[in-house]
Order: sequence, then structure tokens, then C-alpha cells
Amino acid sequence: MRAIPVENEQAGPNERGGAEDPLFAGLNPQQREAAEYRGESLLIVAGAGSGKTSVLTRRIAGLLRSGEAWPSQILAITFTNKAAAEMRERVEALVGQAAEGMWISTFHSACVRILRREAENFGYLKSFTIYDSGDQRALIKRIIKQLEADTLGFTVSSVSGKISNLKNELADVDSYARTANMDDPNEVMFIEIFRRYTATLSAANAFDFDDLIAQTVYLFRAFPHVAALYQRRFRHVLVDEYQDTNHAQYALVRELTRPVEPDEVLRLEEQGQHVERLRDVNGAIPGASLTVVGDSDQSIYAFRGADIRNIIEFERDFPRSKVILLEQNYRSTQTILDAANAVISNNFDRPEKKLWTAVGAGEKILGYTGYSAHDEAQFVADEIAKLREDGMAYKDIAVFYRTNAQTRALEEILIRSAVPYRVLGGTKFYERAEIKDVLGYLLAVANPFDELALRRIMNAPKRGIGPATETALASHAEREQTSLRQALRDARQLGLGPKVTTAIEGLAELLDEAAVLAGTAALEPGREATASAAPPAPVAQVLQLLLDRSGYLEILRNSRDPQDEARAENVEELLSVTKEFQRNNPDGTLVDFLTEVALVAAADELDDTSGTVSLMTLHTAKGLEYEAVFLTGVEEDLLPHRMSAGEPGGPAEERRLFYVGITRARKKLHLSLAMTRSQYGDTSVAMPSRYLQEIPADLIDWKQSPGMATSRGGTQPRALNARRVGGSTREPDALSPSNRPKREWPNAVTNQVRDNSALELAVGDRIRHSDFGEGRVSGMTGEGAKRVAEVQFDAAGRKKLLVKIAPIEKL
DNA sequence: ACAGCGGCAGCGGGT
DNA sequence: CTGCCGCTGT
Repeated sequence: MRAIPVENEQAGPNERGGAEDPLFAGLNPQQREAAEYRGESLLIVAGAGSGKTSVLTRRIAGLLRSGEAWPSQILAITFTNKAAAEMRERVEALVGQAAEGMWISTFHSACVRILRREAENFGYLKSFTIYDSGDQRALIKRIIKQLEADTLGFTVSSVSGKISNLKNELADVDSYARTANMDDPNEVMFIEIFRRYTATLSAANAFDFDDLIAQTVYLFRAFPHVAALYQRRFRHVLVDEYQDTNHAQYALVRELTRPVEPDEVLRLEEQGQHVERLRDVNGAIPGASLTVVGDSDQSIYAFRGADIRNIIEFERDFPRSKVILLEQNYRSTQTILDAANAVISNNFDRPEKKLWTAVGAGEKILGYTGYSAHDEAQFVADEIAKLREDGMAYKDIAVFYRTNAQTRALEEILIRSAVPYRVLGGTKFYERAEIKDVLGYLLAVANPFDELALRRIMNAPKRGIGPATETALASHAEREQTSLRQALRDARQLGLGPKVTTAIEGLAELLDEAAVLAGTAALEPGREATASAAPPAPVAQVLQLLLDRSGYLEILRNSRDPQDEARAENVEELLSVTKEFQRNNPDGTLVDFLTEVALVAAADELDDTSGTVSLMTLHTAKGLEYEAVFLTGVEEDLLPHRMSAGEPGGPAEERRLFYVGITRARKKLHLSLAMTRSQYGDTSVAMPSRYLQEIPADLIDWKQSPGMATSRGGTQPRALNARRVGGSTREPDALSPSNRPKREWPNAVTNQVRDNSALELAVGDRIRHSDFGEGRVSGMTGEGAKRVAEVQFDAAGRKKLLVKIAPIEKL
């Protein structure tokens, strides 16, 4: 993260004359108005790089300085932990210690805080578990198997997607069942799955990610006196990235900013809450002031329910609202902004907005078309080397891609080229099996009703508790109307083998002992007596006990599987995470630790001092900026992604994703693609993305254009942009027949793709390649258009070539 | 109960 | 190509 000076380092000279308030120094007139405006509701439409965080943080600082608000009356909500951390840091830089009393957090962590405080009001324990998507999948998988729903075509991902969408719309099983068509067996089955899923979660005293928001809304709606506590408390609610809010989040914001009715105000007063200064003439507490910041052009989360209408219809939703547009960009060169504006203007039905900058044109965009993903990656590595020679630091360079699968080729080449890099947001530490196992132990201690956690650790490490034993325990619990945890304690009654019985009892004792140590023993009814009067032990100590006595770590260390060594190191890493947690949070409980782990899963605290190139998906890139950006894989079926084609609004959303990528670059933007791309183990021809055509030709220097790459030397470098389809640069989002990429862009690229289909090749043939020179065919695989030749080149080494399009001839 | 295997489905993004 | 599932043999 960049160092955040108090002055706005991005803004140009102050455009207003006169005595300057240092708090607002350097803000342009629109930014300043947005920071100073006072009213019920404010929408700040903040284009990419327009300094919105500066505005938000100054707005907060202004409220505090003028005495309009106490820190505790401010709630600032972001989507990511990273954004929350940055905002906190920047507010701290302005107001110092006062920042500590503010809630600056993500939607999810704000809701967890509320739910933990209020859990006991609606049938949960405050030690509830948060199920991540992996847990959710595991649970759904079990339910599908129980119900044999796979025979009806149900998959884990279809079910979890549907449940998630419903929760984002604030639907629950019952409300959904009321509207469903019960003549449809698939509907009936889905409802049964959903019902069991909901029941299991609630029996486990657990919430999934979507529940965190939805349940908070239900809580507020069902208990107005609970809602009133928060409506009274938060006088200023600020929401970042408002274009990414889904319906549940929107509803939450509405609930939080609702006025408190006079009778509820009286109730608050009876509880000893201070209300006198907040009451209006009618005795009500007016709704909190709401500030939302967003940019509909950067809405890229429709897949998880984000509803762009929330921002588009803000003025209708909040009738007395004010809208302020920030269009001056302090990040990129005009060339980059021109490209971005040109691309995004192809999305129709968007509020007009054009970014501009005072910094000048800058360098052209550099384009490159590789023969393969590796060739493309080599371009990235080579250009990074050049940027280095020109004095750019690795940390100022980023490489973006659409899908995580694309990292492989990039990583291979970067390693080979000795470029230091790190992958942001990839496979996460907390998703590794051994980490989930160990966390399972902690979860089972923190929440004895968490059946999923218990099942996970039952046989990890192996103690001879197989599926049969697990089923026996579960049915015992069912029969006795008790928990799985209690069933473990009752193992002796089950008539299992002596070895297994001892193992189960050992696990039950270990968990009980750890619960006493952690101070969670009293959670189970009837076991209060075992609770210890001593204060809860630190998390690390509890974990150490669990690891020592379960033998988990020991078994990994003694394993002869070489991978287990790395797993053991990961577990040790987790142990040091718990120690670190305790240092930072001396009073932090086990539940606090587990909450942090669940919500801050990406341990990608970005420290820009690391001196590495950053690799990430386009989604991860939002909100970040780099001196130089490589946007890779700009191909049809990748960007726009194949799966977006059938979705309403899909291609438009993919275009916004491309736009987000372009606008991350400060000085130098690179666009690259490959002519062939491998997936599922085989290689196919890739077409240049339709979005490339939307960038004016004179903004891009093609080091190798798609045209050049297909017919060496024959075409003009800018053939790609040379011919435009007459008049129509706008395309409807639906994939109408007249609108398929190939038809719409009958340009040089698609027409010039080489076709060697007829070329006969066999092992042993000598060939000449226009780049790699002469070589001998050492292997042939694949059929028809996917025929691949493996060639041992005399000078260039061994390569795999897609025969159909490779620039080769037989000798 | 469990290791080892072969067959098959999946790579769309994140709290 | 990879990871997961179910089958088989011990």
C-alpha cells in the first residue's frame, strides 16, 4: 500500500483562490464539494482514479473536526479487507487516534460484529461458526448424496449458486417454497436440499457468507428495538463501491439509515441510551446521513448478485439526494484514458461520463500477439526486463489475467526469466487441507455444535474412524436427540471395536480438555460444571495442546510422503499466525481468531516494499494502481469469458472488467493475447477479443499484431484496427445471430488465420518454422483442427505446435 | 479401514 | 492437465 500523506498527492494545484483549509487542500472543486456537502444522502460518482478515497477520508475527518459526529457514530463500509485497511490508514493519517472508535469494515465483518452481539436474541450462540464456500460445498455435497439428488442432475455448484442467489435476494426456504412450482420434481428436490442445508446450518450454530448479511437484515426487521440500537448509534453511514452491492446489502443499508420511531426512542431511553440530543420535534431520531461512492462502469460482480440498479436508481431511491460527479483522473495518461473511454462507451444505457487528465498523452499502449500462452508470457517477461532497465521497480509492475488458470504459463516463464513475482489472491493458505483440518480442531472447540468441523477432524489424523463408524455415531446422535459431539463421548455404548472406541474417547477427551482451556466448555447444556474459572488461555496454547495430543503435526513430520513436509510447515505457520494474533489482540478470544481467519482469508496484506511483480485476476485488480500494467489473454472466450455469453448483461460486464484493467495503469499499458490457448489439456485456436477493436488504432503500437502473427510480414501492423464495421460500434448484449463476434468483426484477423489442415506430417519429417528455423517432427498427437506436432528444432529446442495455424512448411 | 488405481468431470470472479 | 470419486484388493 502506498504511503498516504495528509496532503492529496494526486491532486493538482488548488483551483480556488483564497485562504485554504488544510483539510481540503489540493482537492478540485467537485472533490471539495463532495467532501463538504451536508444532507440526507449523497451519491459520489467517482470515475476510476478520481481520488474518491481522498474525498471519503476528508469527509469523515471534516465531520469529526467540526464536532458533527463522534467517531463511534461513523460507519464506513467497504467490500474488501484491503479497502477497509487502506481507508482506516488514511483516516488515521488525518485524524489520529479518533479513528479507533470508528467502524471501518467490510459488509461481512460489520455484520459479524452485529450478529455476535445480538446472536442470543434470535436463537444463536455468539460463538457461531462462519462457513466459507468450501464448507458450504462440503455440506451440500453430503446432502445431495443423502437425497440421491445427483440422479436428477443436481451438482454442488448449481445448488450452492442457487442458494447463494436466493439469500442475496433475501429469500429463505419458506418464502421460496411458497412461490415454487411444486409439480416440478426438480423444484421439490431443490427445496428439500435447501431445507436440509438451512436446518443443518442452524443446528451447527453456523452462518454461511451470504447469511451474514441476510440474517442481519432479518434480525433488524424482526426486532425493531435491536435495529434501533444501531440506527441511533450510526449517524453517518458511508458505503464504498456502491455499484457492487447486492439486494441484501442494499436492504441492510436501508435498515441502518431508517429513522427511529418515537416509541422505539422511548424504549432506547429506558435502556439508558442517550437520545435527547438526537430527537427531532416529533420525538423520532432521523435516519443517518448516507454517503455512497461508486462507478457503474466498474460494476463487475453481477455474478455474486451485485445489482447495478442500486447505483443507477439511487436518486429515485433516496429522493432528496445530491449527486456529484468526479471525472478528473489523477492516475493515468490521456492515452490510457482515451482507450478506456473508447471501450466503455460501447456499453449503452450508461450515464455519460468521460475521464480526463491534466498530465498529457504519455506513451502509446504496447500490443503483442503471441503464438502461444508461453510466447505471450515471454513477451511479458521481456518487457518487464526493459522496464527494469529504464529504472522501474518490480513493485510498480502488475500482470492481470481473466482466470486463475492463466497463471501457469506466466509463472513458468517468470521463474525462468528470474523475475521475482507474487500471486495475489490465488490458492489460499486457509483453503489447504491441512490448514482446514487444524482449524477444524479449533472450530470444534469453539463451537461444540459444529458438526461439519467435527466430521472433518474425526479421522484426521487417521485413527481408524471410517465412514461406517461415522455413520454409527451420527445415527446414535439422531436416536438420542443429542449432538454428534455427545455421541463421541458415548462411544462405549455403541459396541464398536475396542481400538476404535478408545480412539473416539481419546478425541472426545481432547476436545473437552481444550474447551476447558479455551473457556468454551460451558457452551453445552449440562456441561457447565466442567467449565474452568480461569481466564481463557491464549489461542496458541489451545492449538498447541490440540496438535500435541492429536499427533497431527507429529504424523506429518514423520511421513515419508515428501509433500507432508510442506504441510507440516504450513501447520507451523498457522501456529505462528495464532501467536501473532495474540500479540496484536491481547484480549482476543478463540472466536475472534476464527472470525478473522474466516473473513480475512486472503492473507495478502500487500506490502509494496516487497519488490516483486504482482500477478492477479482482473477482479482482484479493482481499486489498485500500478505504473505499468500487462493485461494478458485479451481473447474471445477469455475476455469476454465464454461463460458470460449466455448471461444477460454478460458481455457488458466483461467490458467493464476490461475497462477496470485498463484504468489501473498509470504510465504504461500493455495488451497481449495468444493465438492458441490450452485448456483441459488440449490446445485450440484463440481469436482476438472484440474489445480490442474498440480501442482507436492510433493509441496502440503493435509489436506484433494479430494480423502479423498470422501471416508473417504480409499485413500492416495495425490491420486489426484498420477496418471498422460501418457505423455500429455498439452491440446489444444478447448474442443475436447478427451479432456474433465473427460476423460483426470481419476484419483481417479472422479471415487471415492460416490453415494448414491439409498439411501431412509424420514423425521424422523435417520442417521449417518462420521463427524457430528448421527442425524434425518428434511426435504427432490430436486429430483434425487440433493436430499437434512436437518438433525438435535444431536451434530453438523442443516445441509443441498446433499444425493448423503454425507458420511452418514441410521440407 | 485404507492405499492404490483408473475413469471422469471441471477453469469464472471473491467475502 | 488436475483433482475427486468410486472401485478393488489387502
